[in-house]
Amino acid sequence: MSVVRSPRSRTTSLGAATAERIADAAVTVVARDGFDVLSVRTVAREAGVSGGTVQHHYDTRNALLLAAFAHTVDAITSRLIHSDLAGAVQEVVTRLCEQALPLDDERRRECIVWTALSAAASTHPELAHWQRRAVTLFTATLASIIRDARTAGELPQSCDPDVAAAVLVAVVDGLTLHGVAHQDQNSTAILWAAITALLE
Amino acid sequence: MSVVRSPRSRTTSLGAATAERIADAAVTVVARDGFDVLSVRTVAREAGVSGGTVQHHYDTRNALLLAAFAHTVDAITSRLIHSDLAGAVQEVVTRLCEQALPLDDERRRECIVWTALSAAASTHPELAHWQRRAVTLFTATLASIIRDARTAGELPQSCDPDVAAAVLVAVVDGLTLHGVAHQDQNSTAILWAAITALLE
DNA sequence: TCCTTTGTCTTACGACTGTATGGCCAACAG
DNA sequence: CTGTTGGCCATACAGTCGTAAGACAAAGGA
Repeated sequence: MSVVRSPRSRTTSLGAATAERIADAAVTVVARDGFDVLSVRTVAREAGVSGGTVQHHYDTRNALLLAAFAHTVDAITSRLIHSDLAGAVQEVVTRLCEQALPLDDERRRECIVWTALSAAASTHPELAHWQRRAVTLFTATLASIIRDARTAGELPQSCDPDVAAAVLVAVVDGLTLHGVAHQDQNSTAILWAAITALLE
Repeated sequence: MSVVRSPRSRTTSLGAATAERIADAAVTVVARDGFDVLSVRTVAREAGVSGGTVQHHYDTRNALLLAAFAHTVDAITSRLIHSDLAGAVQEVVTRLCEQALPLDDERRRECIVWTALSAAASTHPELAHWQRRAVTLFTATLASIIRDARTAGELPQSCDPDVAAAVLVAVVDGLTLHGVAHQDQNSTAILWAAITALLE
Protein backbone atom coordinates (compact mmCIF):
# COMPACT_ATOMS: atom_id res chain seq x y z
CA MET A 1 0.00 0.00 0.00
CA SER A 2 2.63 2.48 1.09
CA VAL A 3 4.32 4.49 -1.63
CA VAL A 4 7.40 5.00 0.52
CA ARG A 5 10.14 2.63 -0.55
CA SER A 6 13.50 2.17 1.04
CA PRO A 7 16.36 3.00 -1.33
CA ARG A 8 18.24 0.07 0.15
CA SER A 9 15.64 -2.55 -0.70
CA ARG A 10 16.54 -5.24 -3.19
CA THR A 11 15.70 -4.80 -6.86
CA THR A 12 13.65 -7.95 -7.00
CA SER A 13 11.45 -6.96 -4.10
CA LEU A 14 10.96 -3.58 -5.71
CA GLY A 15 9.80 -5.33 -8.84
CA ALA A 16 7.35 -7.49 -6.95
CA ALA A 17 5.91 -4.46 -5.20
CA THR A 18 5.43 -2.72 -8.53
CA ALA A 19 3.77 -5.78 -10.01
CA GLU A 20 1.30 -5.82 -7.15
CA ARG A 21 0.67 -2.13 -7.48
CA ILE A 22 -0.14 -2.65 -11.15
CA ALA A 23 -2.50 -5.52 -10.38
CA ASP A 24 -4.20 -3.33 -7.81
CA ALA A 25 -4.51 -0.53 -10.32
CA ALA A 26 -6.10 -2.95 -12.77
CA VAL A 27 -8.68 -3.85 -10.14
CA THR A 28 -9.35 -0.17 -9.51
CA VAL A 29 -9.86 0.56 -13.20
CA VAL A 30 -12.28 -2.33 -13.68
CA ALA A 31 -14.22 -1.50 -10.52
CA ARG A 32 -14.46 2.22 -11.21
CA ASP A 33 -14.70 2.51 -14.99
CA GLY A 34 -15.75 -0.91 -16.16
CA PHE A 35 -14.33 -4.01 -17.71
CA ASP A 36 -14.05 -2.55 -21.21
CA VAL A 37 -11.92 0.38 -20.06
CA LEU A 38 -9.07 -1.84 -18.89
CA SER A 39 -6.09 -1.43 -21.16
CA VAL A 40 -2.35 -1.40 -20.74
CA ARG A 41 -2.33 2.37 -20.82
CA THR A 42 -5.26 3.05 -18.48
CA VAL A 43 -3.79 0.71 -15.89
CA ALA A 44 -0.37 2.27 -16.30
CA ARG A 45 -1.82 5.73 -15.72
CA GLU A 46 -3.75 4.50 -12.67
CA ALA A 47 -0.65 2.86 -11.23
CA GLY A 48 1.51 5.89 -11.96
CA VAL A 49 3.98 3.99 -14.13
CA SER A 50 4.73 3.92 -17.83
CA GLY A 51 3.09 1.59 -20.27
CA GLY A 52 6.38 -0.18 -20.73
CA THR A 53 6.51 -1.09 -17.06
CA VAL A 54 3.10 -2.70 -17.21
CA GLN A 55 4.31 -4.63 -20.22
CA HIS A 56 7.42 -5.69 -18.40
CA HIS A 57 5.44 -7.31 -15.56
CA TYR A 58 2.49 -8.60 -17.57
CA ASP A 59 3.36 -9.58 -21.10
CA THR A 60 -0.07 -9.12 -22.61
CA ARG A 61 -3.37 -7.49 -21.80
CA ASN A 62 -4.77 -10.94 -21.07
CA ALA A 63 -2.12 -11.57 -18.44
CA LEU A 64 -3.09 -8.27 -16.87
CA LEU A 65 -6.71 -9.33 -16.77
CA LEU A 66 -5.83 -12.61 -15.12
CA ALA A 67 -3.70 -10.82 -12.55
CA ALA A 68 -6.58 -8.52 -11.66
CA PHE A 69 -8.86 -11.50 -11.24
CA ALA A 70 -6.36 -13.48 -9.18
CA HIS A 71 -5.67 -10.44 -7.03
CA THR A 72 -9.37 -10.05 -6.28
CA VAL A 73 -9.96 -13.73 -5.59
CA ASP A 74 -6.99 -13.69 -3.24
CA ALA A 75 -8.42 -10.74 -1.33
CA ILE A 76 -11.83 -12.34 -0.92
CA THR A 77 -10.35 -15.71 -0.02
CA SER A 78 -8.06 -14.25 2.62
CA ARG A 79 -10.99 -12.45 4.21
CA LEU A 80 -12.92 -15.72 4.28
CA ILE A 81 -9.99 -17.52 5.87
CA HIS A 82 -9.63 -14.94 8.62
CA SER A 83 -13.32 -15.05 9.46
CA ASP A 84 -14.54 -15.71 12.98
CA LEU A 85 -15.77 -19.31 13.22
CA ALA A 86 -17.23 -19.13 16.74
CA GLY A 87 -20.92 -19.36 17.58
CA ALA A 88 -24.02 -21.05 16.23
CA VAL A 89 -23.66 -22.54 12.76
CA GLN A 90 -26.22 -20.14 11.29
CA GLU A 91 -24.24 -17.18 12.52
CA VAL A 92 -20.93 -18.55 11.34
CA VAL A 93 -22.31 -19.25 7.89
CA THR A 94 -23.88 -15.81 7.77
CA ARG A 95 -20.62 -14.12 8.69
CA LEU A 96 -18.79 -16.13 6.06
CA CYS A 97 -21.29 -15.34 3.31
CA GLU A 98 -21.34 -11.67 4.19
CA GLN A 99 -17.61 -11.51 3.56
CA ALA A 100 -18.39 -12.11 -0.11
CA LEU A 101 -21.25 -9.64 -0.38
CA PRO A 102 -20.84 -6.02 -1.54
CA LEU A 103 -21.70 -4.51 1.83
CA ASP A 104 -19.02 -1.82 1.96
CA ASP A 105 -16.81 0.01 -0.51
CA GLU A 106 -13.95 -2.43 -0.40
CA ARG A 107 -16.14 -5.50 -0.81
CA ARG A 108 -18.13 -3.70 -3.47
CA ARG A 109 -14.93 -3.06 -5.39
CA GLU A 110 -14.03 -6.72 -5.23
CA CYS A 111 -17.52 -7.85 -6.12
CA ILE A 112 -17.60 -5.74 -9.25
CA VAL A 113 -14.41 -7.35 -10.45
CA TRP A 114 -15.68 -10.77 -9.43
CA THR A 115 -18.91 -10.44 -11.39
CA ALA A 116 -17.27 -8.77 -14.38
CA LEU A 117 -14.72 -11.51 -14.72
CA SER A 118 -17.13 -14.32 -13.88
CA ALA A 119 -19.28 -13.09 -16.72
CA ALA A 120 -16.27 -12.81 -18.99
CA ALA A 121 -15.35 -16.38 -18.07
CA SER A 122 -18.13 -17.66 -20.29
CA THR A 123 -16.21 -16.55 -23.35
CA HIS A 124 -12.67 -16.61 -21.94
CA PRO A 125 -11.88 -20.17 -20.78
CA GLU A 126 -8.67 -19.19 -19.00
CA LEU A 127 -10.74 -17.06 -16.62
CA ALA A 128 -13.25 -19.88 -16.11
CA HIS A 129 -10.59 -22.00 -14.48
CA TRP A 130 -9.92 -19.44 -11.76
CA GLN A 131 -13.61 -18.82 -11.25
CA ARG A 132 -14.27 -22.51 -10.77
CA ARG A 133 -11.47 -22.80 -8.24
CA ALA A 134 -12.85 -19.96 -6.16
CA VAL A 135 -16.42 -21.25 -6.24
CA THR A 136 -15.31 -24.76 -5.36
CA LEU A 137 -13.25 -23.54 -2.44
CA PHE A 138 -16.07 -21.43 -1.05
CA THR A 139 -18.57 -24.25 -1.43
CA ALA A 140 -16.26 -26.76 0.23
CA THR A 141 -15.63 -24.44 3.17
CA LEU A 142 -19.32 -23.92 3.80
CA ALA A 143 -20.08 -27.63 3.36
CA SER A 144 -17.42 -28.55 5.85
CA ILE A 145 -18.80 -26.19 8.47
CA ILE A 146 -22.33 -27.44 7.94
CA ARG A 147 -21.19 -31.05 8.08
CA ASP A 148 -19.36 -30.47 11.35
CA ALA A 149 -22.44 -28.85 12.84
CA ARG A 150 -24.54 -31.79 11.74
CA THR A 151 -22.26 -34.41 13.26
CA ALA A 152 -22.25 -32.30 16.44
CA GLY A 153 -26.02 -32.65 16.51
CA GLU A 154 -26.59 -28.96 15.90
CA LEU A 155 -28.42 -29.69 12.65
CA PRO A 156 -30.85 -32.48 11.66
CA GLN A 157 -29.52 -35.44 9.65
CA SER A 158 -31.92 -34.53 6.86
CA CYS A 159 -29.76 -31.54 6.00
CA ASP A 160 -27.38 -32.36 3.13
CA PRO A 161 -24.22 -30.26 3.65
CA ASP A 162 -23.09 -30.30 0.03
CA VAL A 163 -26.46 -29.31 -1.36
CA ALA A 164 -27.03 -26.65 1.28
CA ALA A 165 -23.59 -25.18 0.61
CA ALA A 166 -24.19 -25.14 -3.14
CA VAL A 167 -27.48 -23.34 -2.69
CA LEU A 168 -25.91 -20.79 -0.38
CA VAL A 169 -23.08 -20.04 -2.76
CA ALA A 170 -25.64 -19.54 -5.50
CA VAL A 171 -27.60 -17.17 -3.27
CA VAL A 172 -24.47 -15.21 -2.44
CA ASP A 173 -23.45 -14.89 -6.08
CA GLY A 174 -26.97 -13.96 -7.10
CA LEU A 175 -27.19 -11.28 -4.43
CA THR A 176 -23.77 -10.07 -5.50
CA LEU A 177 -24.89 -9.78 -9.11
CA HIS A 178 -27.85 -7.69 -8.01
CA GLY A 179 -25.96 -5.78 -5.36
CA VAL A 180 -23.22 -4.41 -7.56
CA ALA A 181 -25.80 -2.85 -9.87
CA HIS A 182 -28.02 -1.32 -7.15
CA GLN A 183 -26.76 -0.60 -3.70
CA ASP A 184 -30.11 -0.30 -1.95
CA GLN A 185 -30.81 -4.04 -1.81
CA ASN A 186 -31.49 -5.60 1.56
CA SER A 187 -29.15 -8.47 0.78
CA THR A 188 -28.51 -9.43 4.38
CA ALA A 189 -32.17 -10.07 5.13
CA ILE A 190 -32.52 -12.29 2.07
CA LEU A 191 -29.33 -14.11 2.92
CA TRP A 192 -30.55 -14.77 6.45
CA ALA A 193 -33.86 -16.09 5.15
CA ALA A 194 -32.03 -18.51 2.88
CA ILE A 195 -29.76 -19.69 5.67
CA THR A 196 -32.56 -20.31 8.15
CA ALA A 197 -34.64 -22.11 5.53
CA LEU A 198 -31.77 -24.36 4.53
CA LEU A 199 -30.39 -25.02 8.02
CA GLU A 200 -33.74 -25.75 9.63
CA MET B 1 -36.20 -14.44 -37.83
CA SER B 2 -36.77 -15.11 -41.49
CA VAL B 3 -34.34 -13.53 -43.91
CA VAL B 4 -36.91 -13.59 -46.70
CA ARG B 5 -38.46 -10.17 -47.15
CA SER B 6 -41.23 -9.17 -49.47
CA PRO B 7 -40.14 -6.54 -52.01
CA ARG B 8 -43.57 -4.95 -51.59
CA SER B 9 -43.25 -4.36 -47.88
CA ARG B 10 -43.16 -0.80 -46.59
CA THR B 11 -39.87 0.93 -46.07
CA THR B 12 -40.47 1.42 -42.37
CA SER B 13 -41.14 -2.26 -41.74
CA LEU B 14 -38.00 -3.10 -43.65
CA GLY B 15 -36.11 -0.76 -41.39
CA ALA B 16 -37.57 -2.32 -38.28
CA ALA B 17 -36.64 -5.78 -39.49
CA THR B 18 -33.08 -4.65 -40.11
CA ALA B 19 -32.90 -3.02 -36.70
CA GLU B 20 -33.98 -6.27 -35.09
CA ARG B 21 -31.52 -8.25 -37.16
CA ILE B 22 -28.76 -5.94 -35.95
CA ALA B 23 -29.81 -6.29 -32.32
CA ASP B 24 -29.83 -10.05 -32.75
CA ALA B 25 -26.36 -9.92 -34.27
CA ALA B 26 -25.19 -7.90 -31.29
CA VAL B 27 -26.48 -10.62 -28.99
CA THR B 28 -24.70 -13.25 -31.04
CA VAL B 29 -21.40 -11.39 -30.91
CA VAL B 30 -21.54 -10.91 -27.15
CA ALA B 31 -22.58 -14.51 -26.52
CA ARG B 32 -20.01 -16.05 -28.84
CA ASP B 33 -17.00 -13.75 -28.61
CA GLY B 34 -17.50 -11.79 -25.43
CA PHE B 35 -18.60 -8.42 -24.24
CA ASP B 36 -15.39 -6.63 -25.20
CA VAL B 37 -15.59 -7.75 -28.82
CA LEU B 38 -18.84 -5.91 -29.44
CA SER B 39 -18.23 -2.96 -31.74
CA VAL B 40 -20.14 -1.26 -34.51
CA ARG B 41 -18.06 -3.09 -37.08
CA THR B 42 -18.17 -6.59 -35.61
CA VAL B 43 -21.94 -6.38 -35.25
CA ALA B 44 -22.26 -5.05 -38.79
CA ARG B 45 -20.25 -7.97 -40.13
CA GLU B 46 -22.31 -10.44 -38.10
CA ALA B 47 -25.56 -8.92 -39.35
CA GLY B 48 -24.34 -8.78 -42.93
CA VAL B 49 -24.76 -5.04 -43.29
CA SER B 50 -22.42 -2.09 -43.50
CA GLY B 51 -21.20 -0.15 -40.52
CA GLY B 52 -23.18 2.84 -41.68
CA THR B 53 -26.41 0.87 -41.45
CA VAL B 54 -25.71 -0.05 -37.85
CA GLN B 55 -25.04 3.61 -37.18
CA HIS B 56 -28.27 4.56 -38.84
CA HIS B 57 -30.35 2.38 -36.51
CA TYR B 58 -28.32 2.80 -33.34
CA ASP B 59 -26.64 6.16 -33.05
CA THR B 60 -23.82 5.10 -30.77
CA ARG B 61 -22.14 1.98 -29.52
CA ASN B 62 -23.92 2.47 -26.22
CA ALA B 63 -27.31 2.42 -27.91
CA LEU B 64 -26.28 -0.84 -29.55
CA LEU B 65 -25.37 -2.29 -26.19
CA LEU B 66 -28.69 -1.29 -24.74
CA ALA B 67 -30.53 -2.81 -27.68
CA ALA B 68 -28.72 -6.10 -27.21
CA PHE B 69 -29.64 -6.12 -23.55
CA ALA B 70 -33.26 -5.18 -24.15
CA HIS B 71 -33.52 -7.81 -26.87
CA THR B 72 -32.28 -10.49 -24.50
CA VAL B 73 -34.47 -9.41 -21.60
CA ASP B 74 -37.45 -9.45 -23.95
CA ALA B 75 -36.67 -12.99 -25.04
CA ILE B 76 -36.35 -14.27 -21.48
CA THR B 77 -39.44 -12.40 -20.33
CA SER B 78 -41.57 -13.71 -23.17
CA ARG B 79 -40.53 -17.27 -22.35
CA LEU B 80 -41.47 -16.68 -18.74
CA ILE B 81 -44.86 -15.30 -19.74
CA HIS B 82 -45.66 -18.28 -21.93
CA SER B 83 -44.73 -20.75 -19.20
CA ASP B 84 -47.13 -23.45 -18.11
CA LEU B 85 -48.71 -22.45 -14.78
CA ALA B 86 -50.56 -25.69 -14.06
CA GLY B 87 -49.70 -28.12 -11.27
CA ALA B 88 -48.27 -27.99 -7.76
CA VAL B 89 -46.69 -24.69 -6.80
CA GLN B 90 -43.24 -26.25 -6.45
CA GLU B 91 -43.42 -27.55 -10.00
CA VAL B 92 -44.71 -24.28 -11.41
CA VAL B 93 -41.96 -22.32 -9.72
CA THR B 94 -39.38 -24.82 -10.88
CA ARG B 95 -40.55 -24.57 -14.48
CA LEU B 96 -40.47 -20.81 -14.27
CA CYS B 97 -36.98 -20.67 -12.81
CA GLU B 98 -35.65 -23.15 -15.32
CA GLN B 99 -36.70 -20.83 -18.12
CA ALA B 100 -34.03 -18.44 -16.92
CA LEU B 101 -31.27 -21.02 -16.47
CA PRO B 102 -28.68 -21.85 -19.17
CA LEU B 103 -30.00 -25.37 -19.80
CA ASP B 104 -29.80 -25.38 -23.59
CA ASP B 105 -27.98 -23.46 -26.29
CA GLU B 106 -30.58 -20.76 -26.73
CA ARG B 107 -30.96 -20.10 -23.01
CA ARG B 108 -27.21 -20.27 -22.63
CA ARG B 109 -26.83 -17.58 -25.26
CA GLU B 110 -29.29 -15.36 -23.44
CA CYS B 111 -27.74 -16.04 -20.06
CA ILE B 112 -24.29 -15.04 -21.24
CA VAL B 113 -25.64 -11.70 -22.40
CA TRP B 114 -27.64 -11.34 -19.20
CA THR B 115 -24.66 -11.90 -16.95
CA ALA B 116 -22.29 -9.83 -19.08
CA LEU B 117 -24.58 -6.85 -19.06
CA SER B 118 -25.66 -7.29 -15.45
CA ALA B 119 -22.02 -7.13 -14.53
CA ALA B 120 -21.50 -4.13 -16.77
CA ALA B 121 -24.46 -2.47 -15.08
CA SER B 122 -22.32 -1.79 -12.01
CA THR B 123 -20.33 0.75 -13.98
CA HIS B 124 -22.92 1.71 -16.62
CA PRO B 125 -25.99 3.13 -14.85
CA GLU B 126 -28.17 3.13 -17.95
CA LEU B 127 -27.87 -0.65 -18.05
CA ALA B 128 -28.65 -0.90 -14.34
CA HIS B 129 -32.10 0.49 -14.94
CA TRP B 130 -33.03 -2.31 -17.34
CA GLN B 131 -31.49 -4.92 -15.11
CA ARG B 132 -33.51 -3.73 -12.15
CA ARG B 133 -36.73 -3.83 -14.15
CA ALA B 134 -36.14 -7.40 -15.21
CA VAL B 135 -35.22 -8.59 -11.73
CA THR B 136 -38.20 -6.82 -10.20
CA LEU B 137 -40.58 -8.32 -12.73
CA PHE B 138 -39.26 -11.83 -12.20
CA THR B 139 -39.40 -11.48 -8.43
CA ALA B 140 -42.94 -10.11 -8.52
CA THR B 141 -44.12 -12.95 -10.74
CA LEU B 142 -42.72 -15.60 -8.43
CA ALA B 143 -44.03 -13.83 -5.34
CA SER B 144 -47.50 -13.64 -6.83
CA ILE B 145 -47.57 -17.36 -7.59
CA ILE B 146 -46.32 -18.23 -4.12
CA ARG B 147 -48.84 -15.89 -2.52
CA ASP B 148 -51.70 -17.44 -4.46
CA ALA B 149 -50.62 -20.90 -3.40
CA ARG B 150 -50.47 -19.78 0.19
CA THR B 151 -53.96 -18.28 0.22
CA ALA B 152 -55.14 -21.50 -1.45
CA GLY B 153 -53.78 -23.36 1.55
CA GLU B 154 -51.13 -25.11 -0.49
CA LEU B 155 -48.35 -23.52 1.56
CA PRO B 156 -48.09 -22.72 5.29
CA GLN B 157 -48.74 -19.16 6.44
CA SER B 158 -45.19 -19.00 7.78
CA CYS B 159 -43.90 -18.78 4.21
CA ASP B 160 -43.27 -15.15 3.22
CA PRO B 161 -43.89 -14.89 -0.54
CA ASP B 162 -41.75 -11.81 -1.10
CA VAL B 163 -38.75 -13.15 0.76
CA ALA B 164 -39.02 -16.60 -0.80
CA ALA B 165 -39.24 -15.06 -4.26
CA ALA B 166 -36.23 -12.85 -3.62
CA VAL B 167 -34.18 -15.82 -2.47
CA LEU B 168 -35.20 -17.85 -5.49
CA VAL B 169 -34.27 -15.10 -7.91
CA ALA B 170 -30.90 -14.85 -6.21
CA VAL B 171 -30.43 -18.61 -6.54
CA VAL B 172 -31.35 -18.51 -10.20
CA ASP B 173 -28.96 -15.67 -10.93
CA GLY B 174 -26.21 -17.31 -8.94
CA LEU B 175 -26.65 -20.60 -10.77
CA THR B 176 -26.69 -18.68 -14.01
CA LEU B 177 -23.42 -16.94 -13.18
CA HIS B 178 -21.83 -20.33 -12.49
CA GLY B 179 -23.56 -22.11 -15.34
CA VAL B 180 -22.40 -19.84 -18.13
CA ALA B 181 -18.79 -20.42 -17.14
CA HIS B 182 -19.01 -24.22 -16.74
CA GLN B 183 -21.69 -26.28 -18.37
CA ASP B 184 -21.35 -29.39 -16.24
CA GLN B 185 -23.15 -27.97 -13.22
CA ASN B 186 -26.17 -29.83 -11.86
CA SER B 187 -28.09 -26.61 -11.57
CA THR B 188 -31.53 -28.21 -11.63
CA ALA B 189 -30.85 -30.34 -8.56
CA ILE B 190 -29.63 -27.33 -6.58
CA LEU B 191 -32.58 -25.28 -7.75
CA TRP B 192 -34.99 -28.00 -6.65
CA ALA B 193 -33.32 -28.20 -3.24
CA ALA B 194 -33.72 -24.46 -2.79
CA ILE B 195 -37.37 -24.55 -3.81
CA THR B 196 -38.32 -27.40 -1.51
CA ALA B 197 -36.44 -25.82 1.39
CA LEU B 198 -38.14 -22.45 0.90
CA LEU B 199 -41.63 -23.77 0.15
CA GLU B 200 -41.77 -26.22 3.02
C1' DT C 1 -43.93 16.66 -61.46
C1' DC C 2 -40.50 17.89 -57.62
C1' DC C 3 -39.23 17.62 -52.81
C1' DT C 4 -38.51 15.26 -48.67
C1' DT C 5 -37.77 11.28 -46.12
C1' DT C 6 -35.67 6.89 -45.28
C1' DG C 7 -32.42 3.16 -45.75
C1' DT C 8 -28.01 1.83 -47.07
C1' DC C 9 -23.37 2.36 -48.21
C1' DT C 10 -18.56 4.41 -48.50
C1' DT C 11 -15.11 7.14 -46.97
C1' DA C 12 -12.54 9.82 -43.70
C1' DC C 13 -10.56 11.38 -39.29
C1' DG C 14 -8.48 11.44 -34.94
C1' DA C 15 -8.00 8.74 -30.94
C1' DC C 16 -6.77 4.63 -28.89
C1' DT C 17 -5.45 -0.20 -29.06
C1' DG C 18 -1.78 -4.25 -28.17
C1' DT C 19 2.66 -5.10 -28.70
C1' DA C 20 7.67 -5.06 -30.44
C1' DT C 21 11.97 -2.78 -29.95
C1' DG C 22 15.67 -0.49 -27.93
C1' DG C 23 17.76 2.70 -24.63
C1' DC C 24 18.96 4.10 -19.86
C1' DC C 25 20.28 3.28 -15.15
C1' DA C 26 21.21 0.72 -10.89
C1' DA C 27 22.62 -3.52 -8.88
C1' DC C 28 25.02 -7.55 -8.92
C1' DA C 29 28.63 -11.44 -10.37
C1' DG C 30 32.92 -12.45 -12.16
C1' DC D 1 37.02 -3.25 -13.03
C1' DT D 2 33.94 -5.17 -16.68
C1' DG D 3 29.89 -7.69 -18.22
C1' DT D 4 25.31 -9.02 -17.36
C1' DT D 5 20.93 -8.77 -15.64
C1' DG D 6 16.50 -6.63 -14.36
C1' DG D 7 13.43 -2.79 -13.75
C1' DC D 8 11.66 1.10 -16.03
C1' DC D 9 10.74 4.14 -19.79
C1' DA D 10 9.95 6.21 -24.71
C1' DT D 11 8.95 5.40 -29.17
C1' DA D 12 7.06 3.23 -33.25
C1' DC D 13 3.79 0.55 -35.95
C1' DA D 14 -0.09 -1.46 -37.76
C1' DG D 15 -4.56 -2.10 -36.68
C1' DT D 16 -9.26 -1.04 -34.69
C1' DC D 17 -12.15 2.03 -32.46
C1' DG D 18 -16.42 5.45 -32.44
C1' DT D 19 -18.37 8.62 -35.05
C1' DA D 20 -19.19 12.28 -38.59
C1' DA D 21 -20.19 13.43 -43.36
C1' DG D 22 -21.72 12.78 -47.81
C1' DA D 23 -23.48 10.03 -51.90
C1' DC D 24 -26.93 7.27 -53.96
C1' DA D 25 -31.41 4.89 -54.59
C1' DA D 26 -36.15 4.13 -53.60
C1' DA D 27 -40.44 5.60 -52.10
C1' DG D 28 -44.31 8.96 -50.60
C1' DG D 29 -46.59 13.23 -50.43
C1' DA D 30 -47.32 17.73 -52.54
